[in-house]
Amino acid sequence: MIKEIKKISQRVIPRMSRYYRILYEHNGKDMISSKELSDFSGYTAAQVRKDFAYFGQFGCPGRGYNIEGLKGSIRKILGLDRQWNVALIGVGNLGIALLGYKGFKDQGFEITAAFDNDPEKAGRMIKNVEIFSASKMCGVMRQKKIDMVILTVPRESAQAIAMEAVECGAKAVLNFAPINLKLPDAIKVRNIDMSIEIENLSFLISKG
Amino acid sequence: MIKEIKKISQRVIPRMSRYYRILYEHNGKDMISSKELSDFSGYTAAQVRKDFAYFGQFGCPGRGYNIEGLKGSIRKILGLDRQWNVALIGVGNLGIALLGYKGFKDQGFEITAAFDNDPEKAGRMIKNVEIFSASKMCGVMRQKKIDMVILTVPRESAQAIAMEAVECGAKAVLNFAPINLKLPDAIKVRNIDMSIEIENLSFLISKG
DNA sequence: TAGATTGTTAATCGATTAACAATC
DNA sequence: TAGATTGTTAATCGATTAACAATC
Repeated sequence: MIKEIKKISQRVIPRMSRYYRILYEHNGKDMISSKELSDFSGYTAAQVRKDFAYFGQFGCPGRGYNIEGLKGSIRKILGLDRQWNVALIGVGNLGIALLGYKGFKDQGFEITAAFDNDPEKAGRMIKNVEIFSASKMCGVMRQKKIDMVILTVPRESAQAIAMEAVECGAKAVLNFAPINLKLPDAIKVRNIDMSIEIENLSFLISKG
Repeated sequence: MIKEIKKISQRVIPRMSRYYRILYEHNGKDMISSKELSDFSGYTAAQVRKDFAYFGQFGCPGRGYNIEGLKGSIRKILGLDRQWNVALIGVGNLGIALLGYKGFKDQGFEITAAFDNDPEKAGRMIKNVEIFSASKMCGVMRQKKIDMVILTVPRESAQAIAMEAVECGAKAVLNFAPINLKLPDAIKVRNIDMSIEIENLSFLISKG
């Protein structure tokens, strides 16, 4: 039922995640229409249908989409039908907060190791995650079969550490450092830059 | 020198923030070319020049852009030439980490109050920020002339609390709750949804 | 001057929206 | 059946890239 992928706009994936969340808020209901998904998501109904159409036919003309079925389909599409082993690198304020972030764990992203170059931190457990010395990175990452890393280190060290993580087997990086990482093409990167977002707000409100 | 704004693509502002950061990494140098900015940012040189052209003429043919001058211009464009008073709502793990986040303070975003509906927290100082009971929100926000709020509350309460913050004078919301907030048109909103970003990575690596 | 690089226009590319036949 | 709503095609809209005259 899930069509093999033609050319997917890079922007549909975040929307799929959004729809998936909305479906979870409708447990118990049977069907949902693109119009309803539009109301909850803020995207147009045409966009909703187009987005789903990239992956297959999930709806029923005249009736809408079966919520349980669609949830399952999106779960498969996004790769949420399995556990992902995640390591967090950089156990500072933000890193610690993310160690306990429910939004990751709930969707199968399990942080099974964390690294910091402060020897004080190595050996401790924080939010139930063991902290290792950065020097142990490769061994631990391979042993724990880490798929992806969350990078919460200072900007200055981000590039070198990201590269090291890749050499230790990471296939994707969720990067919180405000820098454009240069990594091999096969490595997937998403950036979260909180300053950029807040600066967008100051731009918007200061131009009136 | 800063042109009054025709129709700015919504995507140029985050790029302007990015350029601004890069300029800061080149203190001491005199000029920088769109080609160099391209190398550091990952955007094309044509894109760099086009982005700047939305706001005016900042460069010098044959020589590039004066770093100090450009820095100042972007600072004005983004509204970073003043202090912004920010309140944080929802003093959980993530909220506490953001109270101490340097990336905000360094650019003039000063978190001058935080709110939580846990009465245990009210009255405490965390990372040098006073925590108030959520019931005091309007009084404190008006007294401290809060411009924008950072919203780190659970999804279920986000909509109601965001609306309350707007009624208390907030003109912009940096929203970490995984929900599409419905607020008056004049209110600016940016969403940071960390689960969406990590799900994007699992999509990318699971389709190979 | 020759070489470098801007600012801008035109061409291309990609994403969103509108419209509607098909179908439940 | 009549009403609702999908999936898809075509039309529109917007953003990026290429190209180059202007200029330092």
